[in-house]
Amino acid sequence: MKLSVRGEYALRALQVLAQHAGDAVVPMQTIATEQNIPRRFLEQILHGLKAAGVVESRRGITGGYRLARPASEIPLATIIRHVDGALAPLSCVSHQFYEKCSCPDEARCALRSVMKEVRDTVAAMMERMTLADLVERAESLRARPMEPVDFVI
Amino acid sequence: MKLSVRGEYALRALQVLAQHAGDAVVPMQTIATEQNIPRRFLEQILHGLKAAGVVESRRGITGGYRLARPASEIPLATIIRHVDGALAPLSCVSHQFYEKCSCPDEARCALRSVMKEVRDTVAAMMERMTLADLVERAESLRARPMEPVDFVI
DNA sequence: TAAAACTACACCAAGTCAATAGAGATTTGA
DNA sequence: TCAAATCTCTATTGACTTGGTGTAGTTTTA
Repeated sequence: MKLSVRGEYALRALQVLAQHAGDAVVPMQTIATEQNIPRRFLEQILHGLKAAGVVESRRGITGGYRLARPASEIPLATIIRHVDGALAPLSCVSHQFYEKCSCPDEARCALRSVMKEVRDTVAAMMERMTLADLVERAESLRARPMEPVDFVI
Repeated sequence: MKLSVRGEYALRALQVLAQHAGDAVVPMQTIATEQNIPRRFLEQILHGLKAAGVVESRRGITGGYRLARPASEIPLATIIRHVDGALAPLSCVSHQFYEKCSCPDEARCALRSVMKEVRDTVAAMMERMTLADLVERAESLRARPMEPVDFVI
């Protein structure tokens, strides 16, 4: 049920791009440093996201990456699907990555029925949440004072 | 975000045991045949579930497996955690399999905050749903007539 | 024209996954 | 007692995935 490191890096990198929404482009090195992601690995990931149409790039010394659309129009679901594939716990309940499973009658498979609910719930959450929400949340977390528990010795 | 085949087999196998709740034990071969699971692979899985205290076994020619507790007291979460590990998309939001992640300040990590909500939602669903519910659902699906869409040529 | 950035593709080590193998230990019925 | 059917335990295997490097470019601008 886990996100891969690749998926996590992708989300973190895109959060950075969303935060620098004003700038023309953000150089890859900036993202790598800010999020502590191996530069060459990040390269691969961003390259993939460009092929997927999520980001745009500019080459040369003033080059870098930026979001291809406003952050508010890029749901986390889109990113995860491009990098890690299905959101569903079983591929037989996935919409975008459906694969027939081994049970004789999908329509009457209890496990499938349960996992479909899980998929629908997770997918709804991930579709609703966009990169803009991620930035907004980062800001409100930054503003918020330390949790009381953190003051305990 | 996927369940492994191992996890799927475990859930299917335990559903069978829950369905045969009256019987003393169910031989492994019966489960393997009923759910089309490779016998030797199932062996490993059930062995693990026994070590985890989920099932009990009996050896010899009249041997087999049965649930160690009533089906209504075995949530799907327990099984998945034993077989596949964390339910959380990031290990830094896992309760049972927590691992520190690379970000500098967990308390203010936006991604972590979002993924924590996903984890809590999924965990709640999986905790609430037990093997007894799975059996019940299987019965209601068996009773239900074909979906209208299935009649379309 | 050199530096800094992106592009493209190949490669690799380590680990995981799904499954199989083999040699037992138990239990019961004949 | 013995044979058959079952669980027990540990190893191993082959394919694939994951996370990450390497090398050799191309593009752009100071």
